[in-house]
Amino acid sequence: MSSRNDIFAKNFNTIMKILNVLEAAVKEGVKALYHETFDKSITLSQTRKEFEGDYTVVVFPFTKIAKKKPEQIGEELGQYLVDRVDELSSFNVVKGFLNLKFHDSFWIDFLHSVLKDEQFGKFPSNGQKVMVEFASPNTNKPLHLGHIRNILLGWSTAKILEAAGYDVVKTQIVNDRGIAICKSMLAWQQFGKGTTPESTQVKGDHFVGHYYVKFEQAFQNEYRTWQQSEQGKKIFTEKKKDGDDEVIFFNSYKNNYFNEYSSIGKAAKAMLINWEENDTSTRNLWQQMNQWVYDGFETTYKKLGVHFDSALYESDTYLLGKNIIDDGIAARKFYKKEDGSIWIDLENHKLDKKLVLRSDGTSVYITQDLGTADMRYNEVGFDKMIYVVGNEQDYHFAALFATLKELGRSYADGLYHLSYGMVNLPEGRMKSREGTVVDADDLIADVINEAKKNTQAIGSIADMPKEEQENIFRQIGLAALKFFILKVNPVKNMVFNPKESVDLQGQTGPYVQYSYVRANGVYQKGIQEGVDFEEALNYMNLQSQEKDLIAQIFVFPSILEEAAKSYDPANIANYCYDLAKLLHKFWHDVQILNANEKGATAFRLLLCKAVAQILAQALDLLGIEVPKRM
RNA sequence: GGCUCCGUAGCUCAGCUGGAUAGAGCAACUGACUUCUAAUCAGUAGGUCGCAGGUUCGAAUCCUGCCGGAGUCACCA
Repeated sequence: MSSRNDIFAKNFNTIMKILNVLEAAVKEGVKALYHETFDKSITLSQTRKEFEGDYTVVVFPFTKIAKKKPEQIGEELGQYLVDRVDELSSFNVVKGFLNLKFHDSFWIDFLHSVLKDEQFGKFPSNGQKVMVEFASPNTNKPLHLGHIRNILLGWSTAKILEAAGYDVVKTQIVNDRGIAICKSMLAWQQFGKGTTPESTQVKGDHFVGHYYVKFEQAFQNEYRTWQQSEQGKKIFTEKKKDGDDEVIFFNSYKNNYFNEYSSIGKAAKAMLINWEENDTSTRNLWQQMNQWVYDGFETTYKKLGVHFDSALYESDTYLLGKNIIDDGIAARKFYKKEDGSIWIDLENHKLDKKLVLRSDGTSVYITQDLGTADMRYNEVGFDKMIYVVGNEQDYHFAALFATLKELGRSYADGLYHLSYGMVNLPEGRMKSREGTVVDADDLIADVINEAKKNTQAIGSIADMPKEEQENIFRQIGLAALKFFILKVNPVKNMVFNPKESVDLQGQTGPYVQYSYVRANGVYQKGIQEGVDFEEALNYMNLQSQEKDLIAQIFVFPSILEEAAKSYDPANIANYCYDLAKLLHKFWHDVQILNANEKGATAFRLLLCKAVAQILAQALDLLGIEVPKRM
């Protein structure tokens, strides 16, 4: 197969570099025609579909140099380019826009070079290592919709960077310690009656989350009772601010109550202290409950089709960073207040003063992150490190990076916070207290179910074995969910409409998958029917639908490059949709197997093969699988 | 209140390193299946690109101010 394509293929690199060649030629042309160098970059964009041509040069910027009207410059420059660049067949000028057209053979050659290269679009290794941290859950609750956005973004970004030539390490840091997990532990001790996920048939993370909720309920009951007690009433009259009614006051006083009066709170804190002092039974219980949670998370990650290369646990890292504090003081970057707390002044980074160590000498969040960054750099030696964390921590990461820079860490410039916006529901924000949090496992089950319902209604795969059908339902449902989330630019808050997320029509994952299924299906059928692909050689006259597809394939590497540069999977998602749309249009407009000449059939089948190849590859960058049928 | 981010069609989103008449999808309406799978295609309708200035031959895109929304401003993580 590949050997026969050799006949077509020109040097691949020459083809991909045509835009650079054009740019250089434009500059050369301006200099030759108008005797002056144009030193800014050239605007070279795909010609809008309502005009004739493939690529467009905007000539307005040359008017100063040429001292001529844009139209005339366009004519002169167009002629210059067509005379000198072999690939160009013609040009036309509309106002200040010079539209250039390539020979069909250029596009045909390009297509064949893509067919030769299964890895088309991927960049060769650049020798750089990048670490992507994502997911990073707490172990007291199951995963929810917010985590899903995080996980999908992290996974896709990692895939994109890999395709862009980086050596990628996918990692997470698990918040496995602290007061939260102690709450779950305590509630399980008090109310759990020795039950386990196995004995109750409840997924481990949900099982543990259930006891976290139990704790909160018990705490609230205790708090309410206390509010009516003598002591509670006394505190209210003593401490309320003007205008506070009881509800407002006690809402804001909750943390104080937890820390100072609550007996259940006291018990949880005692448990935390026991944990820190390595008390055996506390540690055992902690280990047991965390293990339940990890088993549960693992199941969810598997369902989402993601995995990690490494993980860190906060129980191992929460004491890190203290050595950095000493370094920082020695380097006079940190300073000590009278109370013993340590600070850094980041005002020259347009930030504030930031505490890096408590007065009692214990760590805060940033202390640990400083230490973890150092440790990772020393162990892994990354060139870049991407933290996928929600935008509520923008300030934290700005401060973290600025601090590392102040400390002269060579790797500080390679750190990047991939910040993403909140996921809201049509009714507004998810609130655990109002029970509106969308559970990850439920959501996954829902989308798969919806895909199943729809697919069965269509009946297109009813003849397949049950197991294969189930797999396809899964592929389709997850495609809907993943595409729905990843098509949105990460910086934006997004509205997650559960109903729309399972849509299978329009701008969706399944739409793109369907495009793949069609392209791949007809190509396979062509093989079965023994189509002679050699005939494609005789096909010379490209239809516009064909050229549009080829031109869209042509831009794939630059889209990938842009997605990697901006850490934005939405670029890829939108690309997939555009390509899929062109395929559907092509499918509708032209005949493939029934074309009136053999050359057209062969050529179009090869085109379908290439499109399927690119779609599969691009979808894979989003973590979306392609079904064989649907 | 300070700082950061967001504001494009009824809804969800593209477009933002300045370039042609601002694009998709959903929802509504109309049309296309004896066909290589209609999870599709074609069409109608829907816009003061939050507002006001500025820079420019040219601004949704860059700058300034304002308005609206979100986040953050803990010796929490």
